[in-house]
Amino acid sequence: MACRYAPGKSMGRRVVPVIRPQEDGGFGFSSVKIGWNRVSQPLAPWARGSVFGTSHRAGGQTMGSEQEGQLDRLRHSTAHVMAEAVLEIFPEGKLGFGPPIENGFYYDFDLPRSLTIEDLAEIEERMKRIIEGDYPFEHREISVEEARVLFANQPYKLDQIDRLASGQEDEHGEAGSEPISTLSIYSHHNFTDLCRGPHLERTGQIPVDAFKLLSVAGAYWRGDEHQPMLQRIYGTVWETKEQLDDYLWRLEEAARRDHRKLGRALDLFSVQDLGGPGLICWHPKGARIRRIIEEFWYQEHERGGYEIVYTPHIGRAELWNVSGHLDFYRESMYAPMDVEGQEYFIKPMNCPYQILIYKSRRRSYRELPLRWAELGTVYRYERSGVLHGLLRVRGFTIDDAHIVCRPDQVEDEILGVYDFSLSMLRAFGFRDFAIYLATRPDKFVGVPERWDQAQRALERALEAQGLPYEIDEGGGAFYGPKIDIKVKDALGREWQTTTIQFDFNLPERFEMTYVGEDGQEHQPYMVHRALLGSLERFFGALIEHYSGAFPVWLAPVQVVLIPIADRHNAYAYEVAAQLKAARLRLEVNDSGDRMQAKIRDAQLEKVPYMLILGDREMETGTVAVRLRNGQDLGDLAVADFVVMAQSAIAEKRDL
RNA sequence: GCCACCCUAGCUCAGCCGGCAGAGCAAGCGCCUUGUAAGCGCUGGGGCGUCGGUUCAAAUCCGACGGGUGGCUCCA
Repeated sequence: MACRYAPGKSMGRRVVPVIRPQEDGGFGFSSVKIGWNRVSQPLAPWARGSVFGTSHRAGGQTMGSEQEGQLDRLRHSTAHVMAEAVLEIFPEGKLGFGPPIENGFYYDFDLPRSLTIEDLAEIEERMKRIIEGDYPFEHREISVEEARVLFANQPYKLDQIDRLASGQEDEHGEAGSEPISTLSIYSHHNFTDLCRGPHLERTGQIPVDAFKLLSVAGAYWRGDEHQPMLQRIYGTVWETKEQLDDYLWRLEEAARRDHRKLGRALDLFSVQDLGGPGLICWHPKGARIRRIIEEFWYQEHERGGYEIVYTPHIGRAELWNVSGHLDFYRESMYAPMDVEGQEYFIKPMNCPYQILIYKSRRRSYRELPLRWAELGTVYRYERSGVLHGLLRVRGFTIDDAHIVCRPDQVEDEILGVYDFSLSMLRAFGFRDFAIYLATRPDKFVGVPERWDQAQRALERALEAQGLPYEIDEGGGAFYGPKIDIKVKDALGREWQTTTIQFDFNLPERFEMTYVGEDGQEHQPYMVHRALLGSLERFFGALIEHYSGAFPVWLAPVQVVLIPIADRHNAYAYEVAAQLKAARLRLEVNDSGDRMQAKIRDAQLEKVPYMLILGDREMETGTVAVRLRNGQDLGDLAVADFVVMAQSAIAEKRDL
């Protein structure tokens, strides 16, 4: 009960800098927290509540396998031991919740002072002593009255007791119905907690060398920003030291892949103080990658039956009134600017303007479906605390498209978008996907019946394809339900990319119509979709997925020519000209460095191919090919190398 | 926005309990002309995020603001 799984999201934290959430790709309509969120088996300290948390919230032990249940028990028990250690130091400390989470656990406290990293070391020491004391965990059922007495000095526990006793919440943290009369408590040594359990039998079953406290962070009581902020200590614990080390290594690996770090190291992008937070500057090498993505994107969209459009970046207030943005989205929009006495807003979404194009003339049912795509840059005000690298920004480009169709076409269109999305994502090297159906949020427009109808349409589309998916309750956009697709990267983390959103709000607000076969006017259906999400976030995902070592077709520099001595420079330029003619992106390193240093530099820049040019190559007209994976392919004729590189590009291979 | 922490040369980072700033890498220059992850030397470069306090004296203490990091909340 008390220490049931966290109400909100919960995340592991780590010593090393890591990733985290970002704005969702969609039309911005975020909702899904990605970023660190990318849960999943392999890694995923960053496992969060939201969608993934469902199994947790659903009851704690429902993690599936027996082993996971056992790990949960271990983590939950370790959280209790930590709480005791904290109370030893702060006898007046107040307890919040302390659940197990993906890869670890946390416990929230209200303490007289802020914790420091140094405190963690002392808490760990005390935890070790409690573990070595091998105290038994004892379970008891007590009445609500007894509990109120027992936790008289624990206001948060009393709060929880009240909620349970009044039936506001059940012991699994779900909205309850039946008031509860008995409560479950667990004790060990000098610590007792209101808790559903289960726990280990004894503290001694916690491996002393396999746990670690990772960080301290603020967290609102019950995840409600109107409630007091508690101090949350994140920790991790495993069954063996090897598992702990492995986990810590994964955290470090994630830190090594951090797109912000790689973005600077590889000179891909930056965020400038003087310009403003959350606003991305794409450096030449990052921009090269972006252009490759964009060119591929345009090409695929044209093949996929889309027309390309462009729309303005700002629009009069009335446009956003009609669209409903000023009613539903204003807090996320930049303040208006006055132009000749008229208010203009920077666009937070592309859809209204696309609708204006639609409305520029009468439309016939024969024209539908219309599929209009645009790489539309939007700006949204995001609270400062949520900004993060490329993942959550204030200005970004959505690979947007809007499909206007007849009701009888909508399912096919959604299916089409779904397939299109997967093929697009696969092209960029993503193989595993997680699919979510996001339903009606608290704040929504339209009538519930239409929402239900739309959700059923999306469900049917999903089911027609036989794709496994999860429900993201309340995660829909204000104007309609949606399907979200997240890709899993090389570390198993999930990144929000595709969003396919049903919209029956805008067609109505803008009074969109088409003339049907019957000569009457009908209201069309509209689907918004973004496949990559936003170019910024997608780029961030790509960087981390590839750890900066992009496949040849995306690599900003595909080949570095390395003349061994000055006398080989001329030959290098000659080869460079040939490669350039073959449209390869290359650089000649004609600096005074030794070959070794040149190779090292190219390695650090993660350039796929290094061509070493010395006397031997010059004489035979060849190039010595070294791959960035360290492999030495020996001398190849220039033409052969070109064929090799071009095939890697054509097939979008790594090398 | 909230809690905590951080902000020293382009980058990574040292500068303990206050006394007028250092290293490595990078950069520029020079020597070497070199076969698969760093050849050697020299030189330039910051006044310690900004503003304001405390002090005889602050990069080192306090405060505000800005930016960042980890979470929380939010995310049409």
